[in-house]
Amino acid sequence: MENKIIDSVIQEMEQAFDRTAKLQSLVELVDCSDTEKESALVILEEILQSCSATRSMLNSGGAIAVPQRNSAAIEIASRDLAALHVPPRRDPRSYEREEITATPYNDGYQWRKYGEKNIKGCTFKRNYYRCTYSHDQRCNAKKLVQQQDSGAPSLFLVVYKGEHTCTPSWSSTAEDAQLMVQDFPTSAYGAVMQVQDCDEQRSAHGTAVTPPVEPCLLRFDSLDHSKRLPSHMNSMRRSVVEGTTMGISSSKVESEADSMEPPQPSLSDICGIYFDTVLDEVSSSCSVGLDMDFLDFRF
DNA sequence: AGAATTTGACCCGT
DNA sequence: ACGGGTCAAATTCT
Repeated sequence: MENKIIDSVIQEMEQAFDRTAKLQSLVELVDCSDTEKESALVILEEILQSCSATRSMLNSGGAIAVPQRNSAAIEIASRDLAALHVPPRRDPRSYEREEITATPYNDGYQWRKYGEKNIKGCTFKRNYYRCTYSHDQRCNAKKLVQQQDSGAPSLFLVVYKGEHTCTPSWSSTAEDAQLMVQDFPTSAYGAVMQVQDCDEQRSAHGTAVTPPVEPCLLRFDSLDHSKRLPSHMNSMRRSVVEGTTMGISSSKVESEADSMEPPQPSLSDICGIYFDTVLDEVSSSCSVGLDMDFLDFRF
């Protein structure tokens, strides 16, 4: 049982490694400044090193470190850990995780800033946030955001402390979700796209995951954005909703910008998208920011 | 007017 | 004493 799980993890790591290598070759072709390209390649190199290290540890039967992330992937990882009889970390006060992201504000929760500090040796101030519902629902989740000194586009270290005990945002109303999404600044990598429900195809998709997966129709607001999608699709974590069908065909992807045909993501590329906001009650369409965080690809 | 942010002061651990 | 985290009054925003 354990070997089977470890084999699956190794397989996932191999895929992550391959996809990162592909992304690395794509980055080299992207038309951007040398500084930006160098920063991206440094990060990609670090990811590849992490993949290699993890693979080596798994192959040698070493300790398994599963990063805690706010996504369905965590649920999958948590289940696997449970199968390995590893006691989960349950004290909300001791919960802590870090991540580097270009979009530190778009994590699906609402935060209230309560302080900022100049940190010795850092160019940028460190900002402190607590959950908006820290008082109403006695939620003790906090996070701090620290913009990194180097790197273009801007990267932020985000440290989460304490788990949310409040009602998560993806169980809020569709109107709330739409407003929230519109308030977020678009990622430096991101695009703004139109997302529409495809009610008639909803019955086609299978396994439910949390947050709920909803079939959708992607429509790009510019050709430039649509061009960037396929490569990002290749790099996203498809295993998040493995076995789930989005009920969407690539023929429905269309450009509104001009008559040129955008590159068409394949159906397999589309599979794996999930939403952490509820779109059930969106009558026609809503604009969303596309977060290109490599491991947490989400809307 | 209430909510959210800003910012100097305070507290605590090292 | 210093650095980092939090508090709370003042200020700004909606």
